[in-house]
Amino acid sequence: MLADVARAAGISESTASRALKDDPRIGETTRAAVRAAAASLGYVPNAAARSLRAKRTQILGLLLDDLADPVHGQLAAGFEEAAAAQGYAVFMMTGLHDPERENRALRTFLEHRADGIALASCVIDPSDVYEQVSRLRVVFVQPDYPGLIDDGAPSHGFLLIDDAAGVSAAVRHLVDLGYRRMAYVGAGGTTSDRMRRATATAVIGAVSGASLRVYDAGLAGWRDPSMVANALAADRPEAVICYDDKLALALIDALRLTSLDVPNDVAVVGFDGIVQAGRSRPRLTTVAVPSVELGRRAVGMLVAAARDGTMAPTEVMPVRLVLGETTPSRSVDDGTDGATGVAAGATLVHGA
Amino acid sequence: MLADVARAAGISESTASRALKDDPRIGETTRAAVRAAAASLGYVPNAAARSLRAKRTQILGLLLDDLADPVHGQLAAGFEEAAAAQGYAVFMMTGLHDPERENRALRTFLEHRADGIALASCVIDPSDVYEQVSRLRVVFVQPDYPGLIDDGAPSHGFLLIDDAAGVSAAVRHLVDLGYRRMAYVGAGGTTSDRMRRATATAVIGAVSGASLRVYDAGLAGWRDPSMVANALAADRPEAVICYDDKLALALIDALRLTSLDVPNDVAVVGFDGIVQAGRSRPRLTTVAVPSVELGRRAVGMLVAAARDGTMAPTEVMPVRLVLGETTPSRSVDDGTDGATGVAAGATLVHGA
DNA sequence: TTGTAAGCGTTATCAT
DNA sequence: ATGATAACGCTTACAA
Repeated sequence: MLADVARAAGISESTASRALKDDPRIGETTRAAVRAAAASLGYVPNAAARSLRAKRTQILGLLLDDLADPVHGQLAAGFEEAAAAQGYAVFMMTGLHDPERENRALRTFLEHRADGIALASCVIDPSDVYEQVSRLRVVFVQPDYPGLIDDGAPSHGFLLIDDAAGVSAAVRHLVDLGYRRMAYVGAGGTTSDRMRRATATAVIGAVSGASLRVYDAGLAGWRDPSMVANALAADRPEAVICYDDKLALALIDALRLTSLDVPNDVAVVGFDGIVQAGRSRPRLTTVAVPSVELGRRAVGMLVAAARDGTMAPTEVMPVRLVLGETTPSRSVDDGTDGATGVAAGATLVHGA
Repeated sequence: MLADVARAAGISESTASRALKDDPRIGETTRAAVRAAAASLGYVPNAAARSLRAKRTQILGLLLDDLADPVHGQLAAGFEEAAAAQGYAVFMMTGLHDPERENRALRTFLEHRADGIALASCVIDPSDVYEQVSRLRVVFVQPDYPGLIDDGAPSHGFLLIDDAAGVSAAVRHLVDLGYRRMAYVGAGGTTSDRMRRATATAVIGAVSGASLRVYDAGLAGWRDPSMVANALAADRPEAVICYDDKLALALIDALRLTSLDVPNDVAVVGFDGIVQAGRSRPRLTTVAVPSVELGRRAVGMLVAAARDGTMAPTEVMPVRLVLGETTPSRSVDDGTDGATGVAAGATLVHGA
């Protein structure tokens, strides 16, 4: 402890404390002596004691759905990296879409007085959270919160993915390529799922002669995509828009046992841009989300809020449509192809 | 803070403290009053203050290579789950194989007085770590530490994967299927890599007529496996044992651009058993590692050590050979097939 | 430039 | 059954 260091250096605790944090009013000699003493004693400051006094912990809390999920792993990596770079340690907890677990995690963060808390894909209600934590200390990252659809996003403290632009770009791209009879395969009806589905419906509804049939792999179906694959094989849509890449890849795999060949009989697009999508055969066309950057930005918002005393405004992260091999140009050209263009808000990228 | 709760309940701080932690000598009436006061005031205990007194933080530290990596993600998920179940919060930091980052992480854990620290795939020397932390508080999970090969594993505080049994099982399986001219593709010469390579060499060396050629995708090659793929296409081995699944899948993908077809011209086996291996086409034969369980066990060892005052003995986690479609039986049977059997220590599993 | 002393929010040890 | 008080290790006015 500090007292030992001070004693060894033959000075008072306060001087030792100051010397170790490079307070300008400490003499070089003293400073060197303190440093030497600290080093030889193997002194390691006690963060708990420090923060008890300082009222700042240099701790951030990150709540994720599941660390084993590729998207969340990326988010976590970006978050940790940015936090470490700013001198923050990170508590990471998983919520698994379980409100109880999420609340326990939140509670843990609060007990440890985290300077900032990021809640990714959480299912708990933001207003419940705001009752327990200052708005300056929380950021919601792509939360599963119905209010986003009904009332739109709050003006501050939210970090979102541009679901609409992403799906819109994907659908328009398919339309440009000549696809008309489409399907959307959802995954359980989360807010994001509903948003993407609604966008697909809307965009396709505006194209004459185009149709969209909606499926839901649901929570149960997620484990067994073959049921959806069979349904698709029966309905034979020309293109399938999947809720995310995981679902898309599982579906492509399941479709191998059916009469539908990807991409010759049916095109497929995913969402997220997970690494796997760029390595699968055929390469998956997908809407890439900057997951790592999302994590970094969350840290940025929290740190800025702590510094400035104002929570940063809500941000919508841009996505980019990455063209793979699952969406070839339709061989049978119907003549209406053309410059539909990519939806505003999403970039178009060729290759993975 | 507690003082407010005490005041609201009309009793002393000590009583309030006791009431909240269900001290048996507090009356029901008082307890109820305190609870009510705490709830209405939204009291959240301060972990820093608590641990300052208690000398226990209920914090564990986990150092990983990279959160975005599937294997580490699984490990992290298992670790977090087990920790949360035991009431511990987890600091997670990434080392990225950089000794400096690893030391910074360690330092952070120490400053926060983590009750236990798990170092996964770290490159820093265990003896350096033991100089800073009590052996009771650290567990090394599959560290990249040469001493493991030279001197064997320390008797306590290590959690290892059975590299030898895994590779041995894989190679014997290939031999049983009739493969003789084999290749091992390493990835940069980590301890684990060297261990697997040495095992492959040894096992194959004991089979008459069998040979092993060693390649190293290295750190640079990892990003561009096509170079290795081309080399393999030139040498045309019958089977390739890859350091891990990531490499195996990348290699299989790269091989598509060569004259070698997987699995008809060349068999491939991986290591780790990542989710992706069970979803690829063809399904990858791999040595599955219980990554989630590894994380859980690390917590188990740390918590037990804190409880018992003795670090648990080193454990070697069993692996299982999972048969996919990348290792079909050799069409040209050389007659020496037979009951080589699977190496002791590894289980054989059919299907993914 | 350095030292003194109070206090951060809890808990544990004594008393009562 | 409950209360007063010291202590945990550090920071920071305020003095000197």
